[in-house]
Amino acid sequence: MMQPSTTKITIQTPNTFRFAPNLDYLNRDAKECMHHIENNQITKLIELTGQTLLIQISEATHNTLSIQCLASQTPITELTRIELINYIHNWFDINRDISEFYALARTDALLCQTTQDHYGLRIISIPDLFEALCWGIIGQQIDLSFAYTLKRQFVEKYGTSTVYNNIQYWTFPTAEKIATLNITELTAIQLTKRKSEYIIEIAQQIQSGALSKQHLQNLPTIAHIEKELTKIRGIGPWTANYVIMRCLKLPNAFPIDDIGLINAIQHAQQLDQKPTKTEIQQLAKNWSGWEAYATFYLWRTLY
DNA sequence: AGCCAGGAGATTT
DNA sequence: AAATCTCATGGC
Repeated sequence: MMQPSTTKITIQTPNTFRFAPNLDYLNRDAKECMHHIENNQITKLIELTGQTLLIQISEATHNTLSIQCLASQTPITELTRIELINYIHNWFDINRDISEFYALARTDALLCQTTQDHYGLRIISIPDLFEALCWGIIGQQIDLSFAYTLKRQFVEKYGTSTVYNNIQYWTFPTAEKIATLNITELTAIQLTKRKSEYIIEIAQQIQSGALSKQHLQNLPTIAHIEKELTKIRGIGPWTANYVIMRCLKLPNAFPIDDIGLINAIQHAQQLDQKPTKTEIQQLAKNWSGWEAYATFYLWRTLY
């Protein structure tokens, strides 16, 4: 019997990167359907250069990640190999020098502890713009648990999957597919009428080329990107900044209205009431340029 | 049962 | 034009 062909790739990580806290982050919710974690290995189905790849990521040595392609029918091309390395670097934000963030966190009352507790954590990105936007919209106004349920229903109805060793792996539904749906098809999986409208409209804009990651990335400042995104129905300041943080990866994105951020600050400072926006802006002065990282690390205090 | 959550759209200032 | 209401919806 033929062995499935595999390709193994090794990636070096900097000293300010650790595999464990990133693994913990990805493992934070059992209902997550976009990857699978078992035995300290992350397995995920991704699309790259037209190929569907099932990749498995583990820590080889202290500063080395090992990436394996499972179950590929044919050996991956050199181009795909390069794209895969890029994908991993981008996904885990490996190339970013976060020493400046750690330096400011050392003297920051809110960040000091969590940056120690989760030392080596990076903002894990959502590379696909459509996925990031959908996840933002799905997550509006509801608790995380229900948001994961909705995402799973959406993915399992409209995504594609591959089964490997009796585990089913999913890719996120494409804009192309969702652009053709009726609202009733999405309200059927418990999305609200409004959210269904937003998601279909966004899928259509992505499919037509009116909205793309490339276009947003070419805009000169975060303010321009935010303005462009909030023109779109369903995207307000919170969603725009969430997407700028998770997909476009600007470290100064700041979803300041985020209830998780508000709760994390309230809890850390033992406040009787939730901090106001002005109070959060005051605290965030010390995070200048690193608001997204500060937010991401503060979210980790909630678990 | 009533509160909560981002955003749109309307209304008021 | 900016601040303030109201609406829709499901989970807890």
